[in-house]
Amino acid sequence: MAAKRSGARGKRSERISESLQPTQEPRSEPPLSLERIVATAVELLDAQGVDGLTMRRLAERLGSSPMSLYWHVDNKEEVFDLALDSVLEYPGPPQIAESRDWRGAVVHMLEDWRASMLRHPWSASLLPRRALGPNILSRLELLSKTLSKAGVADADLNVAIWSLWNYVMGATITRGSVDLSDDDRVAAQQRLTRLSERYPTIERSRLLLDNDWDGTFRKGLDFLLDGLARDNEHSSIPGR
Amino acid sequence: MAAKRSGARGKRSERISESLQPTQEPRSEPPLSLERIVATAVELLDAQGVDGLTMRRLAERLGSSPMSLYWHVDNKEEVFDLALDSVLEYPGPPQIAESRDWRGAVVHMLEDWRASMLRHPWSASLLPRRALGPNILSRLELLSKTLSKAGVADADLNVAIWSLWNYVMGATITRGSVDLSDDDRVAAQQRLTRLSERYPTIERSRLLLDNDWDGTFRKGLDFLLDGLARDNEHSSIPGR
DNA sequence: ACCTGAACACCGTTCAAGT
DNA sequence: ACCTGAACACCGTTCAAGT
Repeated sequence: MAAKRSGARGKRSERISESLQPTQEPRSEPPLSLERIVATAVELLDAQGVDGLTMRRLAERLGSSPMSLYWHVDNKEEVFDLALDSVLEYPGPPQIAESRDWRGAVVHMLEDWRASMLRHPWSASLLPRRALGPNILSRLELLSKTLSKAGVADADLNVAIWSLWNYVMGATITRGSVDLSDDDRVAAQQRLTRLSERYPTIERSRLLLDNDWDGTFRKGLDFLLDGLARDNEHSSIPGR
Repeated sequence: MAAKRSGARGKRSERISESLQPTQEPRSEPPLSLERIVATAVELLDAQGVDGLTMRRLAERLGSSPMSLYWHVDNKEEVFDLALDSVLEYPGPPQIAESRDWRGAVVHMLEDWRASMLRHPWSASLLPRRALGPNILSRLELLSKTLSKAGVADADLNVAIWSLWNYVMGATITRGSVDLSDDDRVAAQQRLTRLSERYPTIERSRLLLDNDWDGTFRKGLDFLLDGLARDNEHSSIPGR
């Protein structure tokens, strides 16, 4: 159902030779399949971004006619859905150690979540518009289970899950939209400096230049988990 | 620079009469201007969503040729940028009471932020791909100033701001993507129930049916603020 | 200074047809 | 069961031209 990670293999050099001799090498492509379509869509998205994914370009990359895709897939929307979910496959659920360190486990899960999306920057901008696929649901399930075992009361569970989810999504999306190239960022900060009467505080704190995203993510997550843990102490089983 | 809130006025009936007598009533349109373009773009986005905004349709609504727009605007991207920022205008900065209740002030700002975006659902899905406009920067500035006055040390300021921003963005975007129509949500939960061996925990907590988004947003925000306040107690001035 | 029509190089998708 | 080409109704944007 979900595409495996075959997408990354030798993309760079392939693209060069492609652009030099555009429509050559029919090299007996393997037959079309949903897996190949999704994997190639991810490749294309990685290379060209959201606007770069075109049914026609996708077909070309697959060595088939654009119309062939429509036998395997209802429409372009479905390609987006499948590509997004395929990128969010989670390798880790049936872990060995049911470590009693729930907080460490949660942090690990969420950092992996974020890392998966950052590996494919288009995924963050796509997610707001797409449905929740099976891999996303699996991650939510695992997160739920971990929190539940940690003693979070059922009544608080959904709030906890959505809070963490919101934070991860927001952090990932923000990084994609704020983390411009170095040049852009410097230009943005300079523009801010020019307008420093209007934005004195964020100019002074160099908000747009602060690019320790990983550290910031981790610290903010700790704040949130502090709040969660504290609430948990008050209202239910105090630990294990 | 930013469009005022003229967008909402009588849109519904306007659309009906439009679709009945498509290309009539030249009614001496006012001349094109950036303001009118942006306001009409917001109208169109509200009515038809992100994919509904087309340079050609926008021009039609404005009673002009598609090409006229390009005198006022570089390209479609710029229309998106301007429409997004115009929707995030913040009315409240020079408040009367410099209330010493920093936490209440922060909550109010963030709830308004979220509400502004929810009023225009396309804004959440647009933001990940767009630059930060002046109105967004104003909101960040005000948030910074409030936290700074509340005693957050300069070194912690950026982490605090990004944490809150991330949370608001994530919550807003999530609501847009998860909060389907009632029918869809029930269908999703049923699908989950059918697969309850695979997702037992989130099926049991009815994660996808829990639609008290406002309450959940507020509670999660409180967790985050608890964490921030606690950290603040430890590291710097303890209050005021 | 402001607006326009014709034209170009693209899109997603339907349909009727091929094997 | 799987794939295809021609065609339709759109796109954003360039360009040369109008007032």
